[in-house]
Amino acid sequence: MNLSTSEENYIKSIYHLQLVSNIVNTNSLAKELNTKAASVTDMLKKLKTKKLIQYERYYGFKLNDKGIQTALIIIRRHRLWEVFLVSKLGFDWDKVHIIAEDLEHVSSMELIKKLDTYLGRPKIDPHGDPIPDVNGRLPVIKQMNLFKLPLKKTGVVSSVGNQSPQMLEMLKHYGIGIGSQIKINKVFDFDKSIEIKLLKQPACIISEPVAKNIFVYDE
Amino acid sequence: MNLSTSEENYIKSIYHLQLVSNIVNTNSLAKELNTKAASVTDMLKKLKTKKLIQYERYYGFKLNDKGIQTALIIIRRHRLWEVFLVSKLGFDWDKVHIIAEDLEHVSSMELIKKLDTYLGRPKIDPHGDPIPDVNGRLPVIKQMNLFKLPLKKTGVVSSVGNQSPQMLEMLKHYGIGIGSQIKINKVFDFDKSIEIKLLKQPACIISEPVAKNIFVYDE
DNA sequence: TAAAATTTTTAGGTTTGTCTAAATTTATTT
DNA sequence: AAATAAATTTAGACAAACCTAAAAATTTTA
Repeated sequence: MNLSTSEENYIKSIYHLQLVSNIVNTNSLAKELNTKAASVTDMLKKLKTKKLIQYERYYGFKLNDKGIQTALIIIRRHRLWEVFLVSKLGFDWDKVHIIAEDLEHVSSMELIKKLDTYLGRPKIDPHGDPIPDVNGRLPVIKQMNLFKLPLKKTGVVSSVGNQSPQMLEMLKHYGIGIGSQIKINKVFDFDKSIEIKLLKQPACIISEPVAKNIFVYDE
Repeated sequence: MNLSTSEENYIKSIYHLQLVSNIVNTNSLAKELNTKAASVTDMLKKLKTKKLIQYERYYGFKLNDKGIQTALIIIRRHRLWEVFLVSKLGFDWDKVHIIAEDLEHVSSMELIKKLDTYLGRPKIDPHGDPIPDVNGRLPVIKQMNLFKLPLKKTGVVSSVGNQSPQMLEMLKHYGIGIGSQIKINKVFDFDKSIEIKLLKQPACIISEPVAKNIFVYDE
């Protein structure tokens, strides 16, 4: 099916929202897309006639199987381009999202297939998010919240939950990136802030909201 | 200035047409863009208010300096992506134009700068066309029509004039590509067809219209 | 040079995706 | 269970980019 850039953006946003809330409502999608509720309603009608979503007036909506499949293809394109931008062009990982937002809408199958091969069939993007395969299957990546990592045990940072520029800028400041080896020295019960230690860096303290968004492999 | 994909396509097409004819007319642009004359007129008004073209009703139009500069930036993006698709992703040179048509509208300056560096600051694209530099300057490439190549002298194919899929498909069939070493064995006066010889290939005959579109370096 | 043919523009309409403002429906209070 | 509040949808407009059909300007031809 041939989708417009706008339709693709709606599908992608619905996908992300329904990962959290199962059923999605108009206002939250409007907020996510920086648009108005009325515009969302218009698009929902269109996506329904294209059989990409389940939608009941005044109740809510979510992607059906075809919609999920479509979302995963778009996400695959996005994340492959992010890998390209970081690993080949040398972008910082906090700069690539906006550019990948444009590149992801170039829909040549052949292009994405060859890009994937060229990049060595990567399984995760520079933020640690899994890249769906050609068939839209997500690789399962076992990871845990940084809080669950036992004291003094080294973990490897695998992804970050919040990927706002603000968050990514801060992680860069701390020297935390995907693949960083990280250890918890101490948890301060007062505010749940934690002291962490990274290789070749002095220990530092991060707040609970930050720590909550860091995920690690256990090893 | 922020331009839409459509505006960029118009500017690019006007650029190509005015290389040949100095002043461009509505119908030829409509044909080039597979659209209707009325649509062209609409867009011309817009491009005029944006001060990218000189335009007089019923007379004709062409890009002004600002328009030419803009066109060269778009062409730079297009040709850099073509280099990427062929030299990094392994596409055949006759397959990349359509994909580059999409990629060229992704307008991040930083992206194109880094892509250029990554590709090694190429001066020509896979069709042998020169790539404008960051400032929109075209490298001068001295080449001549295959017909001007003296008999039995070896030349190097540097570009092709007609880049339709039909032409490119045929060149691929003959084994003619950018960089091919080529020699004229004989010119048949009857129809101006010529017998050519490429390295490691048997001699073959190409028609005048084909030969006219092949350009070579003298060496 | 007047008529015919061509080119170009205007007038008015369509689609996509957006908006505001008003009307509905659903949810929450009191 | 009304009344109020919030969320959602509809109605009607708008801009961009396109279209067809008709009008206007230019060019060609007889």
